[in-house]
Amino acid sequence: MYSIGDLSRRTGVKIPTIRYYEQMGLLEAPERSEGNQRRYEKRELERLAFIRHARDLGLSIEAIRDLLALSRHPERPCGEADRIATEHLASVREKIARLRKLESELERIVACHGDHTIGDCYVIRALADHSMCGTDH
Amino acid sequence: MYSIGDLSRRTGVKIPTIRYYEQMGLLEAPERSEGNQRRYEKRELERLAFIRHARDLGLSIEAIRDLLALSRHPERPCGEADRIATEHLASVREKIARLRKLESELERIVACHGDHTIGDCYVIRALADHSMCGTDH
DNA sequence: CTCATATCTATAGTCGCTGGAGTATTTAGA
DNA sequence: TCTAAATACTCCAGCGACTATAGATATGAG
Repeated sequence: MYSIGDLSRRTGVKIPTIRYYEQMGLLEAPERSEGNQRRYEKRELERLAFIRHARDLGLSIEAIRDLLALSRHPERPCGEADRIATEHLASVREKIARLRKLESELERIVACHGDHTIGDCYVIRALADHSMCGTDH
Repeated sequence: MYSIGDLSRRTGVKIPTIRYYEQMGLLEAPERSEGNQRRYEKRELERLAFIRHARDLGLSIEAIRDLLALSRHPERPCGEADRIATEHLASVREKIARLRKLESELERIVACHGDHTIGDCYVIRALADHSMCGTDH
């Protein structure tokens, strides 16, 4: 039996976050001690580790809920789980692409090295005038 | 003179967002019509375009407030503006690095192509078992 | 038994918007 | 000039994924 603090230490998920996951339906309401404190089994520790890992990968609470529901039916085909992960991969790739554009624009903006005044600062001018941009964000 | 709707159309910033920026102190409270509607000058249109651009680049409201404050003192040295942009560039680069790790892990996870059951699905197993990861997130 | 530590619930705050309700104003056409 | 449509007003609630606080209660070691 683990207390909520044990779970927190073992998974690196903060205590209020564990309670939040319970509220969101990712973790089932666990048994309670005489004095109403949460008491978890190993199964729930593993489940929380799963959630943690999926969150680290950036999956939404919603997506994780779906994956957890799927994992309760090991006999079904896994196309759906594959779809969730594949879609997420696509969105990660999109984010990377967008951030790369920002990176290159910021690089150009930052090329001015601060040894003059605001009046002719490239950072300020570039932000004021969108037409100075190379890309099409 | 522009109405709030004109500003919105010309900058692509939604009307409630413009009011929000005013509340957050990025835009000054503009003049009002007889009937209490906001009426903007060209200056404010330009200022909103600046804000929009900076937000597109991912700068926080806080950072933008600082840049706007700086731009009101064109005689000062611009080291501070440079610092804000440079710091932001660093954080964009960090995000890209993190996302690339996720990308490669998701690629490995997704390699299973959905033609079997949940019980032996690599997506589900990989999420449950962190030790299957190559990287150290 | 005492006391420090841990946990409980409920609620509010974070960021950057976004949307709705209900009311008032502006503007274009008949 | 009148009316109807479009626009704008304020205020407040909600999003996602937590995080933090307050004030009360429970647990475990000495």
